Amino acid sequence: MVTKGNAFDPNCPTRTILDRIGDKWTVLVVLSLRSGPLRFTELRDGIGRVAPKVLTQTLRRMERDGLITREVYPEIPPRVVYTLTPMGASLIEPISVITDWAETHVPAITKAQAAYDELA
Amino acid sequence: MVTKGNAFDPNCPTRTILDRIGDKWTVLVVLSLRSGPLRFTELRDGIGRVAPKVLTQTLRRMERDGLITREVYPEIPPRVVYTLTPMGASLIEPISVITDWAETHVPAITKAQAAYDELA
DNA sequence: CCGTATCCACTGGGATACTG
DNA sequence: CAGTATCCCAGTGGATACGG
Repeated sequence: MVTKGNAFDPNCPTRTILDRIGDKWTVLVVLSLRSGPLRFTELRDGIGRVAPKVLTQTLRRMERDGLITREVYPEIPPRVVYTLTPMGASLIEPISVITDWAETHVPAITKAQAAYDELA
Repeated sequence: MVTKGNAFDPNCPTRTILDRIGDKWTVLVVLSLRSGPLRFTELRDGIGRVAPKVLTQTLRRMERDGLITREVYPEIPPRVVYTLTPMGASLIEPISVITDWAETHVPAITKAQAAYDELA
């Protein structure tokens, strides 16, 4: 374990990753693709209420980051398939750690919130 | 491994946690407090450029979630000390997983971005 | 089918000044 | 010292309509 980078530096790339993980749609895309490639509409329908613009933004950014690949089949009608890259798939693990933590502590958090609000 | 909750539900509490972890200031507060309690100004100075309003918002929310405690000593001048709760401290682990992942993959991501931008 | 093009509304960070 | 009170502003998500 070296110097641990510096998450306090706004320009630290680690910060960018944190933002990605915290991004609602990015996480949902990763989870959606973990069981196999999907098309745009399939992602859209699976994720739920998401504007196409926003989904496209998310997918483009993830593609740029190397988390997913985007394959276009110039058929009619067109077909576009999104697939997790190995790096993208490796995100499932950290995400699981977070969700596990969340599920474990949600009751305590809910309770803490209730207690806090009680004093208001 | 049970039903895994449902991160796709916007009302799922897990989503809230994800947002917290993705929150820039929340993460920095946790990391700042990991070596011991700090006062408001100490946090402020350690974190860097953060508006007092924003820091207060963050701290209040974390207190409400049960991640930190806020102790006020009615002295003159006043003294307020923030401390990680056990639950707050338990966040360090998941955060480390993320930052480790980030540090590991940052080079690949940077490279992917460069390659992507190359085609523009 | 897979997006792009617009437009809107609003959240929420940031800077600054001020108070108990 | 530890915030609160304002004001500002940009970015971003969302809805809708349309194009290749």
